[in-house]
Amino acid sequence: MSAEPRREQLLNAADRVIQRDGPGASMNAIAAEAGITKPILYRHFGDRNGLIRALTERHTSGLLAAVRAALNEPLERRDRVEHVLDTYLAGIEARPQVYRLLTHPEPGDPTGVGHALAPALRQIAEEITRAVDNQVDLGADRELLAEAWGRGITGMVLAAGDWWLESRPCSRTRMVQALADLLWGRLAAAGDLPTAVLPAPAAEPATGADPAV
Amino acid sequence: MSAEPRREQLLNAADRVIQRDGPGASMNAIAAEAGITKPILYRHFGDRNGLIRALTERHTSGLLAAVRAALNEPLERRDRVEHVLDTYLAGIEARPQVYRLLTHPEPGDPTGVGHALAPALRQIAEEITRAVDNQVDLGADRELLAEAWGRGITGMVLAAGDWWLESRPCSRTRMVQALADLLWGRLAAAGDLPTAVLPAPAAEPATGADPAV
DNA sequence: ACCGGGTGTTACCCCGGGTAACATCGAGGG
DNA sequence: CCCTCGATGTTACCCGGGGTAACACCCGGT
Repeated sequence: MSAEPRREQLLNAADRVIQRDGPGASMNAIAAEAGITKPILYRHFGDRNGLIRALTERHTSGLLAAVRAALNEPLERRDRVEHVLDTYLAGIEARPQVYRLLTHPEPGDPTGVGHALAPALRQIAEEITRAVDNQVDLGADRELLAEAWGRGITGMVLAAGDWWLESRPCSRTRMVQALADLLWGRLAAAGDLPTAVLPAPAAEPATGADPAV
Repeated sequence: MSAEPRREQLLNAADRVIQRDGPGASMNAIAAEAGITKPILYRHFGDRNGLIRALTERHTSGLLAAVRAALNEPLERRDRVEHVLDTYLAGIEARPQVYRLLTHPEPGDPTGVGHALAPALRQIAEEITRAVDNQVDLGADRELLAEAWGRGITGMVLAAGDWWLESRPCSRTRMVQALADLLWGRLAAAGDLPTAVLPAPAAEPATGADPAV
């Protein structure tokens, strides 16, 4: 066995361990699971990030392809949006490990900015940007809006999907509707509630007077 | 100096180091900056998470209060939304350190689910949920929608704000407009583009036929 | 029979979080 | 005046994880 098949079975082992121990699994543990020792892992993947990257790629390529396909489905726009949302949620629902890798790729040394979206999610954001840019007539601000929305929608679905996966408050279908409704301006269309703005929620006393932060 | 003032100056030191070295700063470095050694830090904060939590709290309480106040401003709904968005973006723009702590609190051992939003952001999400629930008439699905939207909007602003902060594609005002437009259903209202759906983006060959992932 | 290269090993380095055990200093009581 | 006690600080260490150097082994080719 030269290179490729070996790599595969190492990735399989890593997969098992990460599924068991979470994304913080140690290289020692992975090597042990594979029945070998650390240096071999390092020979194959360079460093830990290399391993994680390979794993991520393997797992997310399917999801990414599915989302991309959904974005190009010949449907009414609302239906297409729902289809994309459903595709994503179905993907993370079916394989929580994928989800883990998607959202917790490398707890390394990020400077803190530009890392809110993990690499895999950034690819999804780019797909959405491209789709919006190609399919929707947004006038002069086209580019800016498409990029901002691509990121924004991805982040929205990430956070909402994370919550949904954690606490399962409703069926997938309803969740898709809830998010599509948000994207569809239902926040703008809904009426005011009569008991609108109460004086204060009685929390800390008068901290609200500091808009400088 | 009994406890409180000491704590304060330790936090100040930690602040300086994290501002300089990023959120991955070591306890050794922080202790050195404070002119003392590790065990003292541990006596005061228990463990690293304790320190980070204290720091986070100190920094985010202002932002959180500001967002909360903005959510209760007596304005038209669209104006209120813009005001909240602007408040958040202004906050992270003014103090990048706050932003770092906000989004990179503890690269610890999370199991991977339920951690897409850092604690501080979860508080913001709860504020939004409460505000939506109190102010908007959403019918029977009220609770579900408010919660899903709270998380979703927070994630959206996180991801979009992260991108904006990183690459500064436009003024803050325009960014606020772009996000408010998204929330306002402009995606639904815009027209189709003539050259809508091309056959295929000519990437990998025919991976789109696998909807199982 | 010998050599070279891929596969594997042991044993180590460095660094970071966390802690045990000792030093020191100031305040209060005999 | 000295002695003890508790707080504050220190040194020196443990543990575990990423990463690597150096050596052992096995096997096909000449």
